Amino acid sequence: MAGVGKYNAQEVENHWYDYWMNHGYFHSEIDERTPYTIVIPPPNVTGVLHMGHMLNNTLQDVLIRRARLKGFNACWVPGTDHASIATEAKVVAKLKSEGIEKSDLTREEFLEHAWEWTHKHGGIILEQLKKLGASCDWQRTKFTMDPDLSESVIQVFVDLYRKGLIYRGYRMVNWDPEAKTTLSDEEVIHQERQGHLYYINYAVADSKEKVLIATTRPETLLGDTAVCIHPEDPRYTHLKGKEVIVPICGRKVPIIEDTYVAMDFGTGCLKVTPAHDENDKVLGEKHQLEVIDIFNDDATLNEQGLHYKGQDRFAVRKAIVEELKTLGCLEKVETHTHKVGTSERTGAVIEPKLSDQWFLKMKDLAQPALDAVLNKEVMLVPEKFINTYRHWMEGVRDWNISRQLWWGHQIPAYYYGSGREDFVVAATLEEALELARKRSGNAELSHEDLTQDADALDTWFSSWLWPISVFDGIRNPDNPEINYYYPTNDLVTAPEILFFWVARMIIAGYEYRGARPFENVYLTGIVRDKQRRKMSKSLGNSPDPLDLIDKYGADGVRVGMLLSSPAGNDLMFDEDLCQQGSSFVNKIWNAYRLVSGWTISEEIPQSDSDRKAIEWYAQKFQSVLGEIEDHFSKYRISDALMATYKLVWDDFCSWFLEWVKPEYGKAISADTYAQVVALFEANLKILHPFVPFVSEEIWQKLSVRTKDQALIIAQWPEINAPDTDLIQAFEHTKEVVSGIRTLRKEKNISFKETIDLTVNDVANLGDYYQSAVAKFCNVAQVNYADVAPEGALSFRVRSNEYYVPVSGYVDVQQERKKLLEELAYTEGFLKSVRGKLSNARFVDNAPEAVVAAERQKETDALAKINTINSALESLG
RNA sequence: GGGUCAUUAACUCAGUUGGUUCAGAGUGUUACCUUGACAGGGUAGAAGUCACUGGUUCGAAUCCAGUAUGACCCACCA
Repeated sequence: MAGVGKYNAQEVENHWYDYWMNHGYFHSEIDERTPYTIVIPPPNVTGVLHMGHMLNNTLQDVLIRRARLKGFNACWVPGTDHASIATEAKVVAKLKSEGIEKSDLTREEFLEHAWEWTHKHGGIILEQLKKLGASCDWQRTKFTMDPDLSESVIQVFVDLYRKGLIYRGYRMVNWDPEAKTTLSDEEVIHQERQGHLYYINYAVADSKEKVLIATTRPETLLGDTAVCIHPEDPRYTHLKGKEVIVPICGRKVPIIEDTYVAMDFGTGCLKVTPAHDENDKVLGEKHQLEVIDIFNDDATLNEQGLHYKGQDRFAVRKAIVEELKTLGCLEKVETHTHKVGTSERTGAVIEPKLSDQWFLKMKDLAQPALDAVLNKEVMLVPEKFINTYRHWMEGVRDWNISRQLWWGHQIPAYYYGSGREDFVVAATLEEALELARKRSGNAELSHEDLTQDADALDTWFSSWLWPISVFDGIRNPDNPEINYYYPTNDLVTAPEILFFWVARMIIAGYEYRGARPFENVYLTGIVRDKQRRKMSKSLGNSPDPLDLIDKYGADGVRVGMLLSSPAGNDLMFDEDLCQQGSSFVNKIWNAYRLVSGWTISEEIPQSDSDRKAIEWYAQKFQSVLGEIEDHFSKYRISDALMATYKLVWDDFCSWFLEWVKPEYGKAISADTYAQVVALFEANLKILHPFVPFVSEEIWQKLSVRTKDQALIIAQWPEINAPDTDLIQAFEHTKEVVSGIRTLRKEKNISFKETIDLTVNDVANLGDYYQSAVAKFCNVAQVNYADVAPEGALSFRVRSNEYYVPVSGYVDVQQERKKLLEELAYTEGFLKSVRGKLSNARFVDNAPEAVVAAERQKETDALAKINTINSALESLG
């Protein structure tokens, strides 16, 4: 056997990826075919591939390759996201390590560093995706800060502003003191923390009385501007209208009354700090309280912090508690668990802060996007996410879209005066100037008089346009590409960004295209380790995907990822799965090695046995193909893979190839060979989405192909209804084979010893699969007999009795025992069936088919009892 | 505090509208086989009180109620 050696994944994978790239198979242009489009969830431009990406992109590649084979014009648009806050944080850290502070730089200087960083690290992740086999249309690679995409973002901002949906407001926002920027509500993670509830006495002005207040944040008392009680709280009636003295700063503040206060929590008396708490702010507005901000942007205290000025909030908390103790104001301290908001990006504890920010009104925009999901115009897979989605959309709040960052799209608002409203919003400076002149009535205004808003837009304000902007559908809403590729078909992403991204894309889709951005959203789970911990860099429990690919091959890793990834459920990743994947690849490869080693002869006519094997496998293939289609239609990708896996491993390799395999040293009929190869090729087609490399390799080795005949662009097998009778008949044969194998094993009859087989009913085994029995079990002859031959081993398949007359192996006692056991079981079964059938309520209520099935069982059981009795008799 | 989902073999999961001999798969495991594709192989086997308790039904892993455990999402009680 010449030539074909062990499989070398690395070599094969590099070779075929280059080949696919060089021949442009991944590239899509508009043509007469129906498009099938996926836009990649753009990873952070400077990110590196992690297991989540791996899962995500493997799924997308499976879908896109399958679509390509099914004759769609498959287009998978890759790209990256500028990831405003994440990237800026990395650049700031990098500069810091070089001794440069961001505050020392101008915006332009900083952006230069950021671009340099982006060019250096950007796109690494896309190169990594290529190792995985991702068949993205790389010519279409986009970046959210490409000039055209940036223009689209600005255009949308201006448009929404003019529609009155974007506004500037002085609001309580989530402040990340580490990144020194605001965050949207979605970027705040609430974590349960063990804290304390401090009970502090405030002195009542002009009296000896004290009032006890409970708080988790004693340091904010420096910003207190009132104390609030419930108007109907009998404990505090005498305090109405009085004032109290805030400890340490000695500020005299009013006691106000509001039903907002819960009488049953703490002491029923609340300190009000309008600058540092959302609810207090509401109270402050209602009661016209003074607002005293005590923090700097980095959450150290400002001059309002008195002698604590310049110190960090948490240090101050400790110090203030000590001071209160010294002053005798601290009554007691209780432990208290409560939820603390932290930054999704930096982990810093969020500080509620009042400031001027830009907001997008969401309520009206969200309505069509909510309807679309509820009426399944956009399908969420799995459907359980529909509820989550609805809940969020119904309660959606205005979106804070401004960030105090430099890396990103700068807000196109221009200030021309000192008033709060002295600004205009425009896509270009020229346009802004014109508008500013008009608004101010000052025709003398020049460029120098305009100052652009310093803030950048939230990253998601650009990615929510992604499915549209990658086809330039914002700037040129009528261009052929957007009309052809949009709406896209499937989106594959993580549920974590359902609100951040998916919901907002749907909103943008209806607002800017009047149509859904995609038909289906496949939400993957989180990749976890064996201990169910989320895989993360910080835990160090995440294998490097590229190491895995080195070790198991990309095909092996793809199979490993897909073997256990039901939509929306977490994936318990175990490296053994990749091992299983690579074993599968090896199995496919060895099937090829076998076939390639055969000597082909034109002289040999096709045997009856070969013909039957081919007939059977063709039908079996059809039957499994149908299952695979069904699984894909329900996005059950693991199941589709497992069906393919079993078809190839068990049916194709273990049954079919063993069946047609010529005896050692003999040649195979040329006709048979050609048909075996054709069936092998059909297998390769359905394998290709899962294991693109090994399938292409074998495909190209089975015969010489031109570039138009590559597997990647082959035609998916035609789907026909299988002949189920034929498949059933062979299932019966398999059981007979299995029965004989068991007998051989029990009686220790060597496979080399030829045996005969006697059947009591021709109908089921028939002569059709005699050849299979002969081939698999070394059976020389099959005979038919109505009654059991004397002194034979026996077994039963369904209602048939099979006998193997082998002298010297039959232990009469043991045979009898076995038969009696089987008889007892069958009689017991018959009894239970008859029990059901004699139950009038069952016969009356159960569907006809079910009753008929029971009657059939009864008949079968009776027949079986007869054959067993006959066998017992023959034993004597 | 509100909500969603899960709980089936040692592990990871199927089990479609309740109905084939009171549950299947892959992996793992056990025994045996294996110098002609593959030990990353083959054959055969063992392994489950379908979380628990009730209920509906002729019949429940499947439907209903409750309990327990776990996961996730949302939420401004100091």
